[in-house]
Amino acid sequence: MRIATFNINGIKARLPRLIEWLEETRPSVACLQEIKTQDEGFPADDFAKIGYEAIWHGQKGFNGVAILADGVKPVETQRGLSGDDSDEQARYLEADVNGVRVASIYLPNGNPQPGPKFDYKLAWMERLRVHAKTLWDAEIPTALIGDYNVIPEDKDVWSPAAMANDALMQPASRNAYFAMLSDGWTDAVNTLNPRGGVWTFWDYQAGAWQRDHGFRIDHLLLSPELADRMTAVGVDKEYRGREKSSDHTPVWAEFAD
DNA sequence: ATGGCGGATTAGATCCGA
Repeated sequence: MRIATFNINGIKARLPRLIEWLEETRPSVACLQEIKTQDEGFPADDFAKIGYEAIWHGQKGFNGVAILADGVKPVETQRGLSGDDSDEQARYLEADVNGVRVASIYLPNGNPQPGPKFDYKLAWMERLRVHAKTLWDAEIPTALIGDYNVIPEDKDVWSPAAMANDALMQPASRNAYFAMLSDGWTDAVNTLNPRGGVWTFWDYQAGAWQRDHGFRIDHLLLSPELADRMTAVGVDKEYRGREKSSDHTPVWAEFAD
């Protein structure tokens, strides 16, 4: 079973690339972020044609998350995070697929910092941590995956100095991320690439892709029940170099049955 | 130190992202 996450940066603009990736790599489950569409605009029929069923949680213009599964409909277990009734941003969707609980996460960017957007990011991370503890207690194989918008350590960015003031690598952002790891969640990519140097995002600007100026912000956090079954992880880096690509790459982990 | 690129939106300038 392969579980993947992909911030696609617009499902309408990216649909041909997304279909291509699904057919070429055939993940069992794909969590998408930044679908940037309202619910009624979600192209479910296009996925059904190639054998994927989906659930989605969108809004107009930006944000939005979805979960696709190969040959089976994801059974929704949670839509949005509790803890702030005024929060209307579509950033969290969770479902059961073939005995595994999967969450598609689009964590707030938080720039500029300091400021209200950074405060929202940190509050959202605390809400995620609280919810993750209830998932932990259920003892179901669980994968919390998506665009966390956190560069965990300096080894996860091409230039720590260039990004020093960015919300993605502030101490408060990192502390909130490592709080979840201290709760027991396993960072799948880091576990199998402990020396770092693995990127999942390259900016469209300033020739970042051509210069390999990237960083790692798309993460797969695994419960022990799932981490014990992990056999491989990967980044589908080649897709970043194709025409009309997202600025993120797909990231995945493979599990024994 | 700045801007750059790209998607989306009552369509042309602006917000948002990272």
